This record gives sequence, structure tokens and C-alpha cells, in this order.
Amino acid sequence: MAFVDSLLQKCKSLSHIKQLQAHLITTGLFRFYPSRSKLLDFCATSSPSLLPYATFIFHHIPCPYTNDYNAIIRGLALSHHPTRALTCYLRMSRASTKPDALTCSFALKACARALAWSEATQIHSQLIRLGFEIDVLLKTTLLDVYAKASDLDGARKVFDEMGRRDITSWNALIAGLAQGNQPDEALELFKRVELEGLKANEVTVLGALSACSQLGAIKEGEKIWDYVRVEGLDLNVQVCNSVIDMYAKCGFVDKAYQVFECMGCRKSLVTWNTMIMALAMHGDGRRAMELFEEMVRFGVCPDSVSYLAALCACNHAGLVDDGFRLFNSMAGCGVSPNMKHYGSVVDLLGRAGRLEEAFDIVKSMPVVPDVVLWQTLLGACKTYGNVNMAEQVSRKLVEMGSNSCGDFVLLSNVYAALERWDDVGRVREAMKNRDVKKVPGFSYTEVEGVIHKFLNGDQRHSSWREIYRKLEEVRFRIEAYGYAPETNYVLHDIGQEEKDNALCYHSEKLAVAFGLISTSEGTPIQVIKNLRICGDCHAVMKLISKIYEREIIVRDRARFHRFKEGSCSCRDYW
DNA sequence: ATAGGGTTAG
Repeated sequence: MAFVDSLLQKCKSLSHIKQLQAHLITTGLFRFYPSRSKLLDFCATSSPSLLPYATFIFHHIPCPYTNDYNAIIRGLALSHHPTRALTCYLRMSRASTKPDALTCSFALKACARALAWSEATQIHSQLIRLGFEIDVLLKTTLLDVYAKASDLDGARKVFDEMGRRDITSWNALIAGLAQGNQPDEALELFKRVELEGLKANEVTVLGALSACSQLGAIKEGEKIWDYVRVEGLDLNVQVCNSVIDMYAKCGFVDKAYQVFECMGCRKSLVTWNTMIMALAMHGDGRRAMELFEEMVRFGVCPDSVSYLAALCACNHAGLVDDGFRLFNSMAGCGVSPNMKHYGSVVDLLGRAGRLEEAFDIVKSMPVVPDVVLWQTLLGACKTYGNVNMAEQVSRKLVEMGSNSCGDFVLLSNVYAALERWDDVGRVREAMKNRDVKKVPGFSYTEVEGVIHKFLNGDQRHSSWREIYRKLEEVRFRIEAYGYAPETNYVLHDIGQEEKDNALCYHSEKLAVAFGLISTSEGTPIQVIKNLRICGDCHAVMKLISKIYEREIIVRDRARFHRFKEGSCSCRDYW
């Protein structure tokens, strides 16, 4: 039967396949396993263009074997329509053809791609009934499905119940936790790998480095980088890219650049994009743009991420004309702008006060603007006090069913700035009636290699009393410098719940206060925050950096803010 | 009744 394999390998087109199939039919082999399944598998998985032909043949088989099903399910699972694999799996169950471990594996793969959690649970119980639960590979796939479908508890349960686990099982859970917003858990798990007598490989470190990036865990990140070099894992581009990202996101853009420059392997498109994004995050717009050009000279063709990174860089550095020019040149270079590019350029123009141009772009773009884009524009309207546009934009947001607290606050601030109190009251009412939601803010800070997490108004930290006492002192001292909290008319009136989370206990302030009491004088304090830093915190950080003579580095959702001697690296343009 | 399945960077 080996000749079928070798002939399949030589098939370069559908007509070759058909010739081979005709040959198999005339020699009578096609009716039998395994030639037919092999041909099906080849068509279903070697190229998306052959998949329709595979399903065509499949539907003409009166009574498909398990392996015929496997071939089709595998192909469909990898296609753009993974749910079709599940339909096929269902058909198989009804035809009472017995699934084997591979059938389950392919079907689970389809669940992972379709994020089909409940289907995964059904396959889970089936594979137990079929007696496959000792299969490490299958259990790892299962674990991965749960993690991808954001059921991390489910993933962990599968992991805990595995009798035998190899490094891949660990990798799946570490990566799952890191991608599922549980980087602290991911890192804990990573530290246990060695204790279990297993050896971390390149996939393990990818997950762990991603966790470090998210947490700003530089101590652990550097340890991993050492390990990477000792084990020669730095010959892997993905690992290098992850290290660059880790250094950048932990605040060390120069170290990121060193790794970028001295890589022992070929740079990929992602490598360039990562480094451009790193410079953008650190507000170094000029260098980011230079790198973008260098990349082009180097013969690497920028993709949509490259453009986004460069636009972002212009945005953070206030390079309005450069950014606008870049945006306008995209289409000519074969990259059509997506929602994020539009968002970036609208932000760029909006911050520069070029509201009409920004609005024109929104009105004329070929894709339907999303909520975030309108919010960006609304933010600009607030900054420049354009009530007229703010009202139009707000109406759009309401039409789109936006329930974000921020939208209401922004509009009401536009009115408040013009002392239109009736309108302020109206917005406030609308807000009460709408059950607006807020994303909870949190911050991380690392002290002596330990990551501490703070939520807004949090009292869960063991030193919370000292932290709050320190904040009072801070407030007292900065008031002497003329600080007054940024009055926010809406926030003052939305009741008790908000009072607990008032401005002065924003998570980044708690984190900085903790840094002040737990590190020695002069040590920089670094904080990572999940949302954008608010105006009040920004003002407070500047004063703290001056009065306490501390460099404070805050990485927010968008970029780094370096507060030193009373001013910020973003030059208040953010 | 040769195989085929798990984790992976911006």
C-alpha cells in the first residue's frame, strides 16, 4: 500500500488526485481501507482548496469507515468552518460508527477553534465512556479546549485528574492561563515544572514569558532569559520575540533592543513588529518610525500589525503629520486599514484638535465604526469642548446600545464644562436608568521579585493600613504643592458605591504607596495597570516623583509613563 | 488494518 502514499505525495493538482482515484477505482482498491481513507485525508488536510472534493467523495461513500470520518473531521476542524466538523461527528455517532481516540482528538480540535464549550463537555463524557481517559494526548487536547473556551477551572480540573502528565500537558495549561488573564497562576505553574522533574522547552518558556510580560515580572523574566540562553532556546525566533516583548513590557526597552540586535536566528516579521511596538509603547515615535523604514529597506514587507505599531508610535509621540501620512499611504502598499487603524488615526487627529478631519474619516470609512471608535472621538470632543459633535457622537453611541459609564461621564463633562447643568442632570438620570458597567481597574507592582496586585479601593493586601496611611500623607504633601483633585461632576453624584472606589484609591495609587513604604529611598517604582491611567492619577504621580524624589514608571493599557522630577515622559500627550 | 492526534511569539 506504500505506493498510494508515494503517489499522493506527487499529486500537485486536483486532476492528479482524480487520476489516482480513477486508478484505485479500476483496480478495485478504492472500496477498501486504507487507500480510500488516505486519499480522503490527503485531500481534506493538504490544502483548503481540496477539502470540497474530499467532502464530495465522502458523501458518496455508502458506509464510511471510522478512518473516513476521521479524515473529514480532521480537515473540517482545520478549515474556516470548524463547526462543520462537529456536525460530521454527530452524523458519525448516529450512524453508529465507532469513534476512536483520533476522532475525539479532531473533534476536540474543532471545539477549540469554534470555542464550543458545551460540545467539548459532551465529547469529554463520550471519551470517558469509550475508555480513552488514560490517553495523555487526548487529555491535553481536552485541557486546551477548556482553556481556550475560557473555562480555566475546567482546564485545571482535567490537568489535576491526569494520571500521567508530560511537558506538553504542562505547556497547554501554562499557555492557557497566560492567555486567559491569569498570568500569576501561569507563572506559579511554570515554577513547578522543574520541581516535577520535567524540562521546560521552547513552548513552556513562551507561555512563561507571556505571563512575565503581562505582570511586569522582570526578575522572573530575566531568569527565563538566562535559561533560554543556557539551553540554546534562543535559536527559536518565537522565543526571541517573546523575550523582546517581555523586556519592553517590563519597562526595559533598551534591553529589548539589545536582544533584537543580537539575535542568533533570523528575524521574522513579528520580530520587527514587536520591536516597533516596543518603541511605540515607550513613546519613542522617531525611533519607531526609523525602524519601520529600516524594516522596509531590509526587504521585509510591513503587514497590518506593522502599520498599527507605527501609527501607535506617532500617536504617542504626537507626530500627527507623520502618522496621518502613514495612514494615507497604507492602502497603496496593499494593506487596507482595519478598525484599529481607523481608531488610531482618529485618536491621532482628535488629540491634535483636528476634530472635523477625524469625524470625516469616521463618516467615510468603508467599515461600520464600532463603539470604541466613537468613544475615541467623544474623548476628543470632550478635550476640545465641542458640544455639537459630542452630542452627535453620543447619540450614535446610545443607538449602538453602549452601556459604558465612560461615555456618559464624557458627555456630561462636556456639558459641565459649559455649565449646562440641566443637560448634566439629564445624562446622570439616563446613566442611573441604564445599569452602566465598569471594568474593574487593577495594578501590579513587583517588590523583591514578588508581584503584588491591587484593585481599586482594595483592602485585601496584608499591609493595607500602612498603604492607606501613606496615601493620606501623600495627599497632605501634594496639596501643599497646590494639588486639587480633578473635580468630576458626574462621579460625585452616582452614590455610595462609587465613593468606595473614589479617585484617591485608584489601584495605581495603592501600588505606588506600597512601593514607597516597601522599597528603599530613590528606588524607582514600577506599576502595571490594566486600564488607561486617569488624569488625576497622572497629576498625582508627577507630584510624587518630585516630592519623594522617586522615578515612577506606569505601564497602562496603551503605553509607558515615566514620571521624573515632576514631569512625565508622555509630555501629557496621551 | 503501515499512518494520522496534544502545547507555540507581535
